Amino acid sequence: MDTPDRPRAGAAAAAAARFEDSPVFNFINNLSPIPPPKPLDSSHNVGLFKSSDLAPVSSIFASPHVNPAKEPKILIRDESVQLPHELHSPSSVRTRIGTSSSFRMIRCQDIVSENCNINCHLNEASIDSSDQASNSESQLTQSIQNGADTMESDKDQCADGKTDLTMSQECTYLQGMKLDESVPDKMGSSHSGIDVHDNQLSEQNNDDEPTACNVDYMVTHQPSSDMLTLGLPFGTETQSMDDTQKADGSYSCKSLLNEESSGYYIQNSVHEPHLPWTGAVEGAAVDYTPQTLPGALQSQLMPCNKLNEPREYIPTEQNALSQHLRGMRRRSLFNEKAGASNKGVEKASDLHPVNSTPKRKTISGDNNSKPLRTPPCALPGIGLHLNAFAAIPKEKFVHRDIQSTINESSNLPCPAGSSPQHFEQNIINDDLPLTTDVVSAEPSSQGSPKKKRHKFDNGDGTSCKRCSCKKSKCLKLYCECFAAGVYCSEPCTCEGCLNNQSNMEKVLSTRQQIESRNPLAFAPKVIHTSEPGLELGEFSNKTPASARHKRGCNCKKSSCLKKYCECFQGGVGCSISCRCEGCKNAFGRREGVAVLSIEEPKQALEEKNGCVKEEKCEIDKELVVYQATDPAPAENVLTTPLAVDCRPLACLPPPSSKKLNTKKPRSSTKLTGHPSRLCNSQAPLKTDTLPPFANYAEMVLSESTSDALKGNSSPQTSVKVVSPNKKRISPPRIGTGLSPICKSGRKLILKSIPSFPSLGGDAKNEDPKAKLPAP
DNA sequence: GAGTTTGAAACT
DNA sequence: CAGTTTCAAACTC
Repeated sequence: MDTPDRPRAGAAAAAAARFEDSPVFNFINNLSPIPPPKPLDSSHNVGLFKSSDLAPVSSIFASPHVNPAKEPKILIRDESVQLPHELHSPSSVRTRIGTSSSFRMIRCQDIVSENCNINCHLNEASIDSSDQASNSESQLTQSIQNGADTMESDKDQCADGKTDLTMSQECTYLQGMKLDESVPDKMGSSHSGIDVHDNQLSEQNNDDEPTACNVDYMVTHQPSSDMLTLGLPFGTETQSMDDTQKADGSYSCKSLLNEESSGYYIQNSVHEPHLPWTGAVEGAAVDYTPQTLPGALQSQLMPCNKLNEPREYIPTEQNALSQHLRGMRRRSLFNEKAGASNKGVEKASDLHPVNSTPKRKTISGDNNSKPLRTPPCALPGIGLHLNAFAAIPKEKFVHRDIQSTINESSNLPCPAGSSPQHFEQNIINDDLPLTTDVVSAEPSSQGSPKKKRHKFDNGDGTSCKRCSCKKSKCLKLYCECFAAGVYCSEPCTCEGCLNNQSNMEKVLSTRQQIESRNPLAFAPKVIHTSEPGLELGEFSNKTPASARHKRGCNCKKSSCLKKYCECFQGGVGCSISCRCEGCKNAFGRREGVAVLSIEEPKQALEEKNGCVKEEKCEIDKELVVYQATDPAPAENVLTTPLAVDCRPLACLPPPSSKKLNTKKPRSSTKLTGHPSRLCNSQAPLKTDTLPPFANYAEMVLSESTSDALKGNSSPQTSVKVVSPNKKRISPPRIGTGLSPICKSGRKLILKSIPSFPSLGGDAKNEDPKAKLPAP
């Protein structure tokens, strides 16, 4: 427990024997039980996260760092488990999945307490689920073996899927252990084998310190190993099981990773576009809780549907489970972002009292508790409902809360509007995590509606208030309520309001009208990075961080440093899609703009204080030069990898958003042409804005993980940009600066959000229906 | 709390 | 599609 992690030796007999015999094993054993040193060198991660802010993160990843390089070794594995040197790394937990000889190395990061918990849970779970586990294992093993057979031929393709499976299995298992014991059956069933192994391993490797699992390892190792070992996707029930597990596992992993190295996990998924699941899973991860959102929310969430889709594959029970897990994960995610709000999580995380990065805390603690409701919103006061909603996976909402609510009161014709009251009520009652802020306020609000209005208080005091429309009658996007798909309520100070149930038809029709005009009108303006799932999606590759922006801001005077700026408000960096001038968005500037506007020293100062800037591209450097005022520049770049948002730009303008492009011209005068735009570097990290950090960190991690994964396939890993995924990154411009930042930027992208296309598509296609079904 | 600023939304 | 107007939030005093 206390001691740092050590690799557990345990193993399937043969593999174990080999392993023990192996010099590596000896080496590992020789290694002190000492808690794994935080890897300084840690390849990817470390490089990325040097910034002080990141420090914690780096610490988290430290152990992993070493591992990544080694990961490839792990890959080797399946049947014969090869233990990477890395194993010696403090905590490595081996789990064998399925009877098949495949072993997995799971390294949980070091938090001792957590590890301890994990172990205990594992044991318990194994016990409880042993029966089921045996069955599940057999299935799994079969599937795995089958997969292995087939997969080996198609390693590349399958790799993703495999990794996911393995990851998911393990992760789920772990999560189940940590998060829910309540679900032991399922968990155990799927993972029971693992548990046993763990136990065995632990026994065998007494030397090993209490198992601390380095998530990083898990991610890195698993991918490779998994790829080899795990079977493929789909097809049989077993597959479904696997899938579900994958999904779950992925989530769980994320949660784990999120805290520490979520990035890795994500990346894996990303790397493996093959698996739709990954994306879905992550997206699910985003979900705070299974609780449902009102129709309006759904409408907004619609974009996320794709993410959810994967779940459908999963059996209902499993889905429920997965959802449950997801909820937990998400919580963790949010916690990270939410930071302060996350306290609840931390509590849960008692296991890791301190440092161990809160992330884990979230993982362990999340369990059913809704604690994490804190919205992903990085910025307080952001009117994120929409965003938050978007983050939430529809399925959860729909399936559980919404559907139930619908059944009860079939008022929810429309997403936003259908039955606004329902909508609100649902939110409140349901305790949606996302809406969390909103919701949190709301519960009380039920008592006093006005409070509801303050939905979005992030605690910072900045809160989104209800509308005070006078001329729009609350039937235009000007109206926050309407835009959010909510009926106006008491708190509102609007005049001539038509956004109420009595005018439902009108509301709906108006909504449709607006949507017809702009399918993304009701889509979240900014997708929170918190949504991992989206990132995972295939789109992730394509969607740069900028994709998060529905349209992108057009700020001119606010320099994207005020809430006037959608991007800033949403806690995201400006992207190519933005047409802002003099962008100084702390969350990530739009480089090109920066050059143009060299502006105010004050802002620069602000940036200095709050933001870490990094500029990937040379262009950026140039910009920096221009902005002599900004202190941040190059230094920051070097020092703080996190900050970076590279928005490659790729940017993918939202598919549907014609307008986006249209507006550019206006601002374009300045920068158009400037290549720099492509690269959005700088993700300044405001100390205040922790959420972003979490996001960024995660992002970074994810990338690093991806790299690691890549590395797995090919041993070296460390930092390279080139990953298959990288295609997304590809933007040549960045090229010069492949600096870690760029990587991080990708990461951001990944995490950040589902590509708009999905949103747009969903929104267009589904939203209308979902939202406005009733009409 | 009133007034100003701001940028998105809506309109032409 | 581009430009202008309208609008309500954000901000300042």
